[in-house]
Amino acid sequence: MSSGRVRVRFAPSPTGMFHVGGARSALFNWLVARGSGGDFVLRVEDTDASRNRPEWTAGIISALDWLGISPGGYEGPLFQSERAERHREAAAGLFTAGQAYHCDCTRDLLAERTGNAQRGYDGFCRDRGLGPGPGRALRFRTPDEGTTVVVDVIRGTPEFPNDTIEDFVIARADGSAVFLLANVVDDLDMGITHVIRGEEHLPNTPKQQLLWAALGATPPVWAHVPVIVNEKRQKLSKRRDKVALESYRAEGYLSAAMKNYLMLLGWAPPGDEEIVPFATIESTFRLEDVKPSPAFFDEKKLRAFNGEYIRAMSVEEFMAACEPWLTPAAGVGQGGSQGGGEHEIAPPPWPAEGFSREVFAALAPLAQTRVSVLSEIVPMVDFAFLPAVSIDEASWTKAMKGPARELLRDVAAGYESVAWDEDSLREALVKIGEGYGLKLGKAQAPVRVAVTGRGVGLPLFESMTVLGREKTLARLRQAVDRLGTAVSTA
RNA sequence: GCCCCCAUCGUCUAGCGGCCCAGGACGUCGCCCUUUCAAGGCGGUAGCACGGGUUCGAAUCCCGUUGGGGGCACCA
Repeated sequence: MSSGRVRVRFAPSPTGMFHVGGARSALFNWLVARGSGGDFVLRVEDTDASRNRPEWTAGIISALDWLGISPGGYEGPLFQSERAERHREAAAGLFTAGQAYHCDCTRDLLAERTGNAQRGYDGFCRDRGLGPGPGRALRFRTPDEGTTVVVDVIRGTPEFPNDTIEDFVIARADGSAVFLLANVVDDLDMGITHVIRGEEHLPNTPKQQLLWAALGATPPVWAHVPVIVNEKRQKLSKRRDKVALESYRAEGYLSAAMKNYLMLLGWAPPGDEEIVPFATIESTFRLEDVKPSPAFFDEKKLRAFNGEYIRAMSVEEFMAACEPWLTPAAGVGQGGSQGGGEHEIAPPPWPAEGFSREVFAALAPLAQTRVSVLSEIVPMVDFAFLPAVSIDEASWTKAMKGPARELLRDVAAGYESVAWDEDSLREALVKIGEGYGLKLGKAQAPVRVAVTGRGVGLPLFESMTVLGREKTLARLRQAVDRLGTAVSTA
């Protein structure tokens, strides 16, 4: 097994989505393994058979792959469920060694004795000499005196008085081991040297450390990374927060940006630069430098980072990155996650035939500085691919004021013969606008809404150049018609 | 209730006894640029939770207070 060589593990339980906190833990583990030339083991903790599906595992592998932790680069996946026998043996061994005892106390009984509340187990069955049997769980006998000191790379040496550590359950009545034990047995058997996991596991650590000792082994190096919290400073939860890595991916967050941002939660690269290549992170990351305090997951900052990463791409890279959001086929079947539609890339609103790569190529450079997440590309270019403009009503009412109808009528007329290039289109509009006492900033508004359907978007004249004279004129006339039949301007 | 953890701008952080009347980033505000919106440029705003120590000297060390958080399942 291990002899000086670092071995870390990432041990997620399959839940159907990949938590951003898990992503960060995986990254930390990965970095430690890479930085020391050690091993990274993926172990799926699927002990709870009740909620567990094979696809979930595919989702985990896919998410890790997206983060740059690819199959082949690590050991596994190993499945905890496949080691159930080994776990039972360990539990039985602890029993025969007199370090664990059977207990038939029900929750209600315990509550009655201890005065309900959450008090932990009172040790009632310690000396009853019960053997295994139905309804009898196996509890580990914890010491009554002394202190268990946990040595943690990023939190120092938390001390737990042993008399506050209850005799906890290590195996269910059916003999199967629970997390606390299974986790330790696996880490031990797999030669794990560093356990790097979320802070929520810190209270479990003294118990597990006792187990390591009872099993006759030396505990690993512990490192409990701070939790990631929401704006209310609570641990990010699946229930109330957006925690699925897949949903960020579906929105168009770049893996590189996500990794970079995640690493900044609790750690910072040396120097003043926050946006740094992953290679730099790999060469400078040290577990000892991780801050022990919780960090807020600030999506605004993530967005800003993502925007920077997008702008740093070449146009070709940008176009390729947008592909999944532009063509229906490419958007399907991403990742291994299923079910939740918000974890999938939404198909574009236009028919496949409507899309033109040439047109997109012309628009892409204009869009690149305007999107923070890739999915934003869709509403930005849809006017060019949709057979008919879809008008945003709020933009319409805001723009179609004053002499909008007359202005649009004049523009439609003028654009029939003007040379179809940006400068000519602009000059023509400037001139027409002047006739109504409108500067270009004002005059372009109704035209923009008529042609693109929205009040904000890509540069107008470039957009029209790409759209072509026919479609542009049709949309302008359509707007004029609508204004003519609607409320008269007064 | 019990155990444990945490504490620098709104947020993420740099700082590990003098280099700090605290630096960067996101946000925010203002200006410039400008066909909308962005992007870009320039500038501003804002912080060492509080109280005691230790020390010639504390954001940095110690103690306490307060405030947050995590955990207390025959879940993981």
